Amino acid sequence: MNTKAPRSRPASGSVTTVEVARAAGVSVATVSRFLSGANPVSEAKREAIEAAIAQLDFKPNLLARSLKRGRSMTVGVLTQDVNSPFFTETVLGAESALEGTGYEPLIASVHWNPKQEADRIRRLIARKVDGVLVLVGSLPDAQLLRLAEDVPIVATGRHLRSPRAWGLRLDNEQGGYLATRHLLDLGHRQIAHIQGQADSVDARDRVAGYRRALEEFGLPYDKRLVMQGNFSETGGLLAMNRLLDGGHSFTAVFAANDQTAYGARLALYRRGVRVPEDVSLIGFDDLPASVFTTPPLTTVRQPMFDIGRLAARVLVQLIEGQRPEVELPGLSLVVRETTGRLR
Amino acid sequence: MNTKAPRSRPASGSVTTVEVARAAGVSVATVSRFLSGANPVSEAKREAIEAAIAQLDFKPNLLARSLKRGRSMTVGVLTQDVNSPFFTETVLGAESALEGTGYEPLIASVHWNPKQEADRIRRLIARKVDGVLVLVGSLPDAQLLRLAEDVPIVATGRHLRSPRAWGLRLDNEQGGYLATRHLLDLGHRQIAHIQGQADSVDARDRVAGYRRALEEFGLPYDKRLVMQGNFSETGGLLAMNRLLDGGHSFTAVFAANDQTAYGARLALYRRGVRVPEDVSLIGFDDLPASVFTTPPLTTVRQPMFDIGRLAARVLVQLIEGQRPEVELPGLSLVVRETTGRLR
DNA sequence: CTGTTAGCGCCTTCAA
DNA sequence: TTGAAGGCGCTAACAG
Repeated sequence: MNTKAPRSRPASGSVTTVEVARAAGVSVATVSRFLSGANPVSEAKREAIEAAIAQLDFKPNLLARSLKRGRSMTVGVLTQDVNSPFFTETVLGAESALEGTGYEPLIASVHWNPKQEADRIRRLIARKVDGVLVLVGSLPDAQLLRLAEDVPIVATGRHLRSPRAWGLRLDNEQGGYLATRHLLDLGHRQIAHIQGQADSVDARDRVAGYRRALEEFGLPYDKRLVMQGNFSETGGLLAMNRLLDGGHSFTAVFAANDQTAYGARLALYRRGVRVPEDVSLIGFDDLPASVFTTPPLTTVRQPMFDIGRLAARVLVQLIEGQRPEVELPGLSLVVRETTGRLR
Repeated sequence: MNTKAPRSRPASGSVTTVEVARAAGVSVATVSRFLSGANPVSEAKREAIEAAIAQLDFKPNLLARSLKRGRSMTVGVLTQDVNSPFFTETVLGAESALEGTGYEPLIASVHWNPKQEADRIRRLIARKVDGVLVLVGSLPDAQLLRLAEDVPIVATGRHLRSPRAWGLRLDNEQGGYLATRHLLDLGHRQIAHIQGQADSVDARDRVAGYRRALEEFGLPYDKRLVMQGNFSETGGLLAMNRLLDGGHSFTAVFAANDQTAYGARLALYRRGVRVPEDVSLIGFDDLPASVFTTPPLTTVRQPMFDIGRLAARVLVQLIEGQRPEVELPGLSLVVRETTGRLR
């Protein structure tokens, strides 16, 4: 009822270039030239067209334009979990890098479901996105490479280097080393570890770094101090309980990520174990929330925003046929208040 | 280089229905019928087409289909901040409701920037999304209504009721009342409040609920116990510091949202004030993280996932020309461990 | 059941 | 500088 069409817009659908052309007394070609801005249009016609556009409230149909041009000026951003700061920071970075490039991000989220992921990427491609940014993703490299035949793909969290597909992966082993080394430097010698998802390369790399640091100090790898987690708070809580019940003493814990650390921290709180007085705790990721936990969490910072920026930049370069040049940012230790010197 | 086109795909671009038709020895119309599945196709031709599609690795161009059909089977989801669980929970809900409807969500995020928001919505419309879901948003109702002339819009966090635009708004006043009432029931009489963003209706409504509960107990509204926050952790931390420095005693604090409560909790921790032994603390939202704070946060639950589901359902109904029927979920108190009886 | 034929709205030669 | 004309890839009548 209150769909009062502004001015003389035809009730049917939306205004087209044909109507603008008619109203302005020019040909559609001229309208199109005006819109693209590339080719010259005489002053008089320009004004007439501008007036017609304003009067008819014309908005170009981007679908038609994309179909014709063969490119949509969009890129698909595939995230695993819109709900995890880890991913959303990356999305933010990607958005900021895309700003001003003319490419518009279209975000889609799947939930660690490889089938769904492949499906979504295919649909994005079918919608003619000019590129796809995959945040981590659960697809095997081979499949990603195959999808990249249709459209350039940049993926975070993996190594990949082909003309149409790039991977951006941080050195997780080094991160695990950094975390463990920090605890060692504080004097800790009984350092437990709560691992991430069993099948995750990140999880394995972080353990490897943990082991390297231990070895460096001539300490044995004691598997009774290594518990399986799954990168979630609940996993951290459960693992910490097992650690506490295991009867093998430890003075510090390296959690595979911040969320795991949050859960572990709660388990400790419930048992009345003080952090960092009784046990030191370090995470991995540096989620925004880690600044505000009590006490604020010491952790290894992953520059996800920067990764997102970088990934988007590389993607645009791939799309435009340039060879990307990439300098990967590093991981760094962020010392806050959950770790302390062993008394 | 390694773009080894699978099978005999023409190097130029992607495979079209015409090529499939030729390869299968049928007309394009038949291919189209096969694709839509609506009209019947003979067994023999079906098989031929299937073979051709597989052999050529044909994928329909959704852009062309949308252009022709006049609808894209997509809906735009506009979120303010991909980084806030408050929004992402809603996105998750919307996604789950869209599953199986045939509509695909295209997520776009703006950052509390009304101009950018209007712009993004317009671009979404130009891409011919069939509907738009605005999560909260910072646009005035009037402008949203104007945009709704082009496409059905559902918005959360506001009241709206027109044939093309619906708003879904929870009763924040009631939530504020619930929170405060809980503290009162525990025996607290000196209850501070850290407000949300000054210009936010939500913030005002929550304060109103706070006042109503106070009045109900014959307690005066003491503005010295009400501090300005901004819905962020930092805001909460700062406000709590001011409260602590103000010299007006209080035994409980109602924070305008969970993030504010996190900040406030840290401020308390820094001063050595115990929660809940010395001061009770209650939040608003029930973010996923609130389960794992130390101690776990008592709060008022906003069923954001449900809201997202509902909003998406309403949007689909609007798109399909049905009159939506809506039963808004309510807010509820979630008692955890940051509130305690006044000793 | 199937093929022919117009377009959807826009852009881009090609001539003028 | 401008207009006419032919598609981009797909679908939806309309005749068979």
